[in-house]
Amino acid sequence: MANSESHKRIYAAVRQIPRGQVATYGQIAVIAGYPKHARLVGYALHGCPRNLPWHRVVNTKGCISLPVDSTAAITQRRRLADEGVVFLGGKTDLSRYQWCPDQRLLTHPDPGIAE
DNA sequence: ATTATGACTGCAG
DNA sequence: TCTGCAGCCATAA
Repeated sequence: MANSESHKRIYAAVRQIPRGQVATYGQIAVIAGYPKHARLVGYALHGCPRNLPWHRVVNTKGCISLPVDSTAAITQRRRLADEGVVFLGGKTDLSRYQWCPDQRLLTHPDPGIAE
């Protein structure tokens, strides 16, 4: 990687995602300080540092951007499932699991809000 | 310096 | 609701 500066910020943003929740590439980009660089996030995550919770990052559709049959995608689904994030039709309900930075101080998002 | 590519996103059909 | 296309910009060659 050439510019670890941007990657560093992106990694830092990803590490802030609470367990059991997910964030979109665009969201991470904004938090990292690069509003229009959603794609850069994906590019950066390509580095896949082991200590990074990259599996909590999905696209705006709520699904994994990686090929369905890829090892990374399978790993991601399993890890999310382990954290309580349910996938329906290959997608997850963003309205329910998407991380809200402003709400990270709240006790906990209502789990049964829209059953 | 220029061109190609991508773990994206939003809008149009 | 779902699929396709253009726009986006850093990184790599």
